[in-house]
Amino acid sequence: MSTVGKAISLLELFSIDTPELGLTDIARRSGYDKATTRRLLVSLADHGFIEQDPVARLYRLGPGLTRLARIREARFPFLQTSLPYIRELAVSTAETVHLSEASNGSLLTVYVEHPARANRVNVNLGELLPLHSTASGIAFLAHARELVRRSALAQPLAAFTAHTVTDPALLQAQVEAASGRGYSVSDQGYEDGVASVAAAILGADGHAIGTLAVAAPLVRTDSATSAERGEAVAAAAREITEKLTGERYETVRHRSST
Amino acid sequence: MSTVGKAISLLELFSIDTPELGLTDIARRSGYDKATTRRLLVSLADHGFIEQDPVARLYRLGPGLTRLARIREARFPFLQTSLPYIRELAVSTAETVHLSEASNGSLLTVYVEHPARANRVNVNLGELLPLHSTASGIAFLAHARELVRRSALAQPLAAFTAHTVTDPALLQAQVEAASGRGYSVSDQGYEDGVASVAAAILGADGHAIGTLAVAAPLVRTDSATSAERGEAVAAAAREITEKLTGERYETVRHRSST
DNA sequence: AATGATGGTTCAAATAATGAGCCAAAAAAA
DNA sequence: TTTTTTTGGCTCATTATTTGAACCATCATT
Repeated sequence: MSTVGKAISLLELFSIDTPELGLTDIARRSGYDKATTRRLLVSLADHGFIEQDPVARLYRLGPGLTRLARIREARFPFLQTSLPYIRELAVSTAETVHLSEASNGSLLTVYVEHPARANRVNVNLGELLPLHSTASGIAFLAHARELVRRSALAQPLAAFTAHTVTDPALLQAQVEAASGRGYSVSDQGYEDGVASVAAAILGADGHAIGTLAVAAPLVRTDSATSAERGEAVAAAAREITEKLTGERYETVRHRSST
Repeated sequence: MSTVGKAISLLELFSIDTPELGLTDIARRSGYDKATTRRLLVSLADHGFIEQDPVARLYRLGPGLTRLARIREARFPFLQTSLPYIRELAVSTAETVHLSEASNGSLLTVYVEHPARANRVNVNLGELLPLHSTASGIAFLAHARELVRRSALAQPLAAFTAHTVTDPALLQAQVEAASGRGYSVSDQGYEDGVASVAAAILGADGHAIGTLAVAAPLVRTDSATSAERGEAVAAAAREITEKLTGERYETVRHRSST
């Protein structure tokens, strides 16, 4: 792997649950030598991507990331635009709502809102979602670039639960259904006992740039509530798309075929 | 420079004004070879730090940054906590308000709010502020770790304008004045015609982790307005500190001496 | 058709990264 | 207290990665 890749992989060891780590810990988790790890950390710290607690000597993600993220958001206000809709959905459905962004062939969870109830679906910020077994993934494929969709369907489809769709033809059907309906549905495709719906948010060229999803425990889901959530998610995704592109949803959507 | 440093320096070429760049452009601005530049970009893109517009082939900052920034913010909600206070200050002062964060011995501008008027002070997101010649820098030094303050005072003090304080003893006096008053004042120390006030935001250990500043054109500033802005900025910084640490400001503040 | 951009690629030479082993200091254990 | 273990940090000969001149393909302009 490139040195740059190694350095970045160190950053990816940090998460909501482990926001601070010691040198030895980082070295062990990354698999790199302690000296190498430290050198990489120092390089990252030089640019504010990592900072070290001066007293505990633990490392954590640095402010340089916040700065660059804001520059990106200024050009591409994906999260900012979506936030109010996520909040509204979280209130109206009282279930977990999460926003994902396409990032080199995967879906990256950029934001999550959990309901204040004991039995809920937990989605971790920063989690990578498989394209074939989540509502988000299917919604994304329904509006992905032809090439992306093909390669996703051609790959071996890992079974996460007994309900995961592993037959490419079935998956294709689900993707088409999502395309027609405006939202996708996943019944325990990724985790047992979880039912999700999702809709794609489109970029100016008509292809999906991310997805908005509602995930609920199966016990609170039947076909009526699922459809209700689906419609709500689809409506929100449509509005976000319009805000981002400044054009009517149908106009944007039909651009993907040209 | 380390390869990692080179890669990150590519990211730093992007700004609010130039959010998208072509390969040749990036190579020219960074000074690296085109092949090298591309290899670095690909490494960065592999981790979502850079993404390439599939049609225009321009590069821009990627969603991976947003994700990591959110992980940091979850642990360290500096920006999020400060935002409402910045907004309020922007309204009440009708001048430029900016928030900076300490990042390896420098102050990094993380957020800026500009007033909607023609004659205003422009501060760029992502800008690095010198410690000795800006209100932010002085406020920071007033609450910095002893070692940091010493080394800042020991360094040669560059003169940005005719008004920049370059005498260490005078600077020391300004820092002490800021410490006593609760906010710092800079009269054209960094740019001609600009008067600023700033206050430090403290971390749990009582040392400054960032600063909040109001910058205004000299023509709209006299000692009364300056004091008014100073008090406002100091009050906001105090409240942000309390929100972040969950303790009374005085308690936090006195911890820095132990 | 020629020109001058652009993005992207190759491979021997040059350079930077690597990691075993060392040190000092701080915790943890005796 | 003293001893042991663990931690962060550092060095330098070996090794693997990075580098960049030269190259190609494509597109827009002349």
